[in-house]
Parts: sequence; C-alpha cells; structure tokens
Amino acid sequence: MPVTLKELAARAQVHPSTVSRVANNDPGLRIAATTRTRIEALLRETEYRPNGVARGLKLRQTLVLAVVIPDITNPFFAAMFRGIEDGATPRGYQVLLCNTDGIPERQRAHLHSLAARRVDGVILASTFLKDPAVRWLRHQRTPYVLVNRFSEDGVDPFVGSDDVMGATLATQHLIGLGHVRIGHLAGQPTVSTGVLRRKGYLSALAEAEILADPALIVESGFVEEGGAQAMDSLLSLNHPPTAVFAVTDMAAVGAYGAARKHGLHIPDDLAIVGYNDIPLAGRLIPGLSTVHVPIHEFGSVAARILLEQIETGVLTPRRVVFAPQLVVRGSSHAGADEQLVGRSAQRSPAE
Amino acid sequence: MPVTLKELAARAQVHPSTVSRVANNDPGLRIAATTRTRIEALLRETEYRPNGVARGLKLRQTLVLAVVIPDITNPFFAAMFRGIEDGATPRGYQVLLCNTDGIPERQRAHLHSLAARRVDGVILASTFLKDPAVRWLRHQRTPYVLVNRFSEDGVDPFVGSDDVMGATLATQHLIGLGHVRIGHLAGQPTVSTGVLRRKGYLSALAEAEILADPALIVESGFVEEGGAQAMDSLLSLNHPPTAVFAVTDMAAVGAYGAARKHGLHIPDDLAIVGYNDIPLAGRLIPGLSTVHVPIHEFGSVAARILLEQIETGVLTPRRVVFAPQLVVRGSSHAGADEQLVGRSAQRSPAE
DNA sequence: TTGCGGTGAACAAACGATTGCCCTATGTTA
DNA sequence: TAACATAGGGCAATCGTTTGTTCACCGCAA
Repeated sequence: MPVTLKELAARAQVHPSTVSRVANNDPGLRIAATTRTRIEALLRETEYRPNGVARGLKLRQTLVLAVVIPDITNPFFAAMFRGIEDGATPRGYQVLLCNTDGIPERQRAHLHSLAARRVDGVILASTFLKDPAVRWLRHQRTPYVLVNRFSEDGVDPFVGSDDVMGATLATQHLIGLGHVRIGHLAGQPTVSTGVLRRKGYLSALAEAEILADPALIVESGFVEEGGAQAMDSLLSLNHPPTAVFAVTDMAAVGAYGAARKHGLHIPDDLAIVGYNDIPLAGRLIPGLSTVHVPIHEFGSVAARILLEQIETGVLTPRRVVFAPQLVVRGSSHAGADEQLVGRSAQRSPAE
Repeated sequence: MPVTLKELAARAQVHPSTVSRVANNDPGLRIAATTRTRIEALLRETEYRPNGVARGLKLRQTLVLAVVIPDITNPFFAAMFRGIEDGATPRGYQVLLCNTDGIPERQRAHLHSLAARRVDGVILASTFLKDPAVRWLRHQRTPYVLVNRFSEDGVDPFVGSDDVMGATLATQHLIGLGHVRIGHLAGQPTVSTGVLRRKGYLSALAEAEILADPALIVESGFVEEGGAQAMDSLLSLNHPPTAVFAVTDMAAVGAYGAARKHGLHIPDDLAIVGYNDIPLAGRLIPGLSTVHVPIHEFGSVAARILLEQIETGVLTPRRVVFAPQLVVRGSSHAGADEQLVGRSAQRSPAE
C-alpha cells in the first residue's frame, strides 16, 4: 500500500535514483529547479517514507535497539525502560522489549532472534554472573550495554550503582539505630547485585564488630513473593531479627506483607530498608527506607553509551557507576519525615 | 560478522539458492543425500540464521509487532504488555514498545516510524475519541487492534471491558453502603473510558434516585498526580463527598494521598473505589476496592486477534469485551476481608 | 541413434532503497 | 571550429534472501 520510489519515479518521469536523492536531500545533487519542485510536491503529496526494511538492508542499520530484562511489570525495569526510550527516540531509534523472567534459555532465545533481526544494539539488564550470553554478544560484535547487573567485573560496557556501598549505607543506618540482629533478604549468588549487596551488608556488620549470624541471611530473590517467604522464615526463628536489609524494594514489599501477617508493626517491631527507591517505596505505609539509585538515568545513560558505540563503531567497555544514596522513611525511623543521607548523588570517578 | 548464504554456498561448493532450500527445509527439493549432509553440517557449524532484514524485504513481513501506550511505568500497561508478549513470542514475533505520554503528536510520530519500518501490526492503547491516528491506520491497511480505549464505537478491532457496567457496579456498591454524596474522579472526556465510566457512575446514581451534584465530579485524568489534585479539591468543598469512585486505580492512589494529607481515615471518613485492579491495589493499606478487569488477558487476546488478522489477511473489526467484576477490599468496607462481587468473569456475548 | 524422464543443481528475477559512475546535451573558451 | 566544462540525470551494482524456471547430465527404452 505505501508508495515506493519506483512508483514515484514513474509519476515524476524521472529515474528512481533521482527521487531518492531529492528525498534524502543529497548535498552534491545537481538538478533543475523545476524537476526538484515536481518531485518534492510528489513526495509531500504521497507522504513518501522510504521502506525501512529495504533501507536497513542497504545501509546495514535498522535503527532498532533491544532491551532485555526479567520483567517489565517490575517498576524498576519500567522506569529504566523509559530512560532508554527517552534517550533513543530523539535519535530516531525505536526499542524492542524482551522479557525473560530470569530464565537463561529465554534470554538466549531472545538474543538469537535479535541478532537475526540485526538490531543495532542491545541493552541487557537480566544478565547473571559469567553469563555465556554476554560472551556470545561480545563474540558477535553486537554493540551492547549491561545495566544494573554485570557478568564479569570490569569487562563489559556497564551502567549501574555501587552495590557494595549502597548496601553498606543501608546496613550502617540500621546499626546506627541500635539494631544488632539485622537480617538480610538476599539476592541469588548468581547475580552480581545479589553478591555485592550481601558483601556490603557483611562489611558493615564487620566494621561495627557485629558477628554476622548466617541464620539471618535468607535468599529471597529480587521480587515480592520471595521477599515474603524469606521474611516469613526469618520471623519464625527463635531469635528473629529486629531489622532487615532487603536486596530490592520489591523484596522489601514482600517483607511488609509477612510482617503484617505476623502482626508486627513497622518500624517498631521490625525495621526495613530496601534498595532502588522505586516509586512504590514512597507510597507504602510507612514509607520504605531505601537506597536511592537514579533508575531513569540508568536507562538514558545506557542508551547514550550504546548509541555512542554504534555511531563511532568502537566497542570500548565504558563504565558508569553511580554512587547510591540512602533515603530514610518511616520503615526504619520513628519520625515520619523523609530524609536524605549520605553523599549527594554523583557519578563515581569510575566514569 | 554473521555468515551469509553466499559465503556458505562458496564453502559448500553449491549455489546459494541450494543452501537456502536446505536451510528452509524446502519440501519439493531434490538433492543428493551427500550434498544435503554437507550443507547441513555447515549450517550447524556456523549457526547460520538468515538475515531477518533481507528476509523481511523479500517476504514482506518483519515478524515485529508494536505496542503504543501512554506510559509503561503505569502498572496497567506493564501487565498488558506482558500479555501481548506472551501471545506474540511463541509465534516468532517480537514487540516494539512506544510510550506516548498521552501526547497525540508523539503517538503520530511513533505510528509513522512504525509504518516506515513495516511492522506487521500495531496494538494501540493510547487512543482517544475520534482519533485521526486510528483513521490513518485504517487507511494504511495496517493490521491493528485497539485495547482498553476505543476511538469510534464498534468500528475497530477492540479488546476491553464494559466500562459502563464496571462503573455502575462500583457506584452501586458505594450506594449500597449508604453513601449519598459520592464523588467521581473522572477521566478526560476525550477518552472513551473517561466518558463511559462517568456514564456508568451517573446511571447508578440515577437508578438510585440520587441527584448527581456536578460539583462532585472532578476531572482527574488517569494517573496519580491528577487523582491527588482532584481529591484535594473535592475535600476542600463545603460539603465534601463521603465516598468517591475513581476512574482508575492510579487516580485512586492519588486520592489515598490526598485523604491522608487531610487527615481522613479510609474507609471511615472516605470510601474509595478504583478501576482496573492493578497489583498495587491489593497492596495499599487499606486494600483498594476496585473493578477487576483481566489486564493480562487484554494483552494476550489483543495479540491473538492481531495475529489472526495478519495471518489471514482479513481486517475484520473483531471485538472482545469482558464483563468486569467488583472486588471489595478495605477501602470501602469495614471488614478487612477481600470479597468478589458481581457476575463471574466471562466474555460478553459481544465476542 | 534418438528421445524421454528423472536427478541434482544452477540461474535469475524479484523485494526497495542507496550511491558511485557514466552519459548526453548545451554553452563556453581557445 | 574543436575541445572542454558543466548541468541534469540515467545506469547499474549492491544489500541477503526466496522461489519459479531452466539446464546439464545420465540411464534407459524404442
């Protein structure tokens, strides 16, 4: 149905290549004013837009990026996606969204499809440690950026936050409130954020000379249901914790549910701190104290880095690591006021 | 970097077309067993995958769908998107996501890009009444499906719920609880859901012989901030309502905030009912009573209808309208228990 | 020997755009 | 008047597949 160059050329009594040059405003084009006008009128009249597929084949660029994440219904990834789109759309790119539910096989399948489609670049936020999929991307020479999680430290283009620091801030905050039995709803040890946030938690305890109790660390994964189960099991202990640091806000949301189920009051009976500062965190009652990271910026910066790689053609492992920031709300503090603690938001020297 | 047919053909000492036929398992292909084996080995060894762009050009299908919505950070659209992807991926399609923020110009720009890319179909959930963009889609003969909102009643392929019925159920419920001054946080009159839910609200009042007070209807739009402002202005009235029906759950969330700001207790001082039953609704405290619609199914059914259009080539305005269902939670009821009220979920006869 | 049928593959024309190069008038200069 | 520059476009290859058609060869029967 849409008009082609050939048809326009026939109607304008010129060769298709001439129409193409006019449409693309070819700088070195010498053409009679009258011919140009005739063609331009036709272009406007028919609302000609070159077939993107044909263009993609010839120019070897599709103007399509792909975003691979676990699950878009997780507010963290939704916000990140907006950042990406906001960075990509103004430059003419559109974005394919692929959900993996954290299943490696689905991630692999998506990436294979994406490669076959010749997307110009991939933003991957569902990677795990030593991810073969990332090695495959490298090997394919597909431009890509990892977000939030990395596969091998320092090797790939990456945008994220300093997870150890964030977790340390959160745990120190709980320690500062006088808590000694501090639990941790932990991420999987197969994911960088899981490992590093646990590490930050442990190092804060060690620094305060609190002996870490292995029984207080329960793997919850990153989503609500896991958080609820893990919290439930922590609360069933003989000596349950008086505070927990959850690896993500969604896990913390699950913890809210479990606490409620056990008839506990937050923060009096149980203090909770999460990670990410998703919009939902501020809407909970009491508000969820959490580690703020610039989610939208994760996306827009990742898009920027990716486009830079695409446009320059150099695939350098550029890394941007943000310093996270503690946000204290009602879940860990008697006062209802919201406070910002820690360093002000800034790029770390790593950039 | 990826291998092409021509390269494979050279390595296997055959013509590219032969490789293509082997790769595609051409049924009518007569070929020596030895040649076939040689080619197949090569295909596996190189992990050959045909260039999707070239294939798209030749076959005139891209295996790409596009989803156009206001904002993916709205949980409603995130859930819907999952439904769409879940319907599309198994059939080999991947999905472009386009956010418009409800701005017609952005919607238009996205649709134009999508058409140029030759996406196989579009799912549009950001349409407004008499939307020229929809007329344009029709005119282009692009397969498309409208979700949740329609542009002109009964004209386009559509998946959604019976908005009048849902709003009526919600309002009747509040009336049944004894409320007389019932406010409405209304959607824009430019959007079908806004118009129809207001209509359902009014008809329930009329049926109960309650005089509708225009002062109690405030346009909030569909998101949190608008809901908060609208609720705020309702609560500043001399005779504020004792209950409100919000056009969406997100608007209701805003109302929660405003009520809190005014020091009101939900549901005692103010009862609230929303619409959509997003996951967040059940997590609020108290739980938000709302009109349940099968959001994920909106997406998967829309994908199914769209693929049907694409594959059969017939663009019939197939419509699926779900009967919504009232879910009573703490925001409109003294008891904390969750209840389901109204007809059981089912497709309406319209299908 | 001629003809025929079947094998096993090659040929070539698309799909729609982009772009380096070539060609033909016309006017200009020596 | 011959050589040449320039303006104004046309030609054709190319991107990587798909697919209808053709072709060469071989064995076999008439």
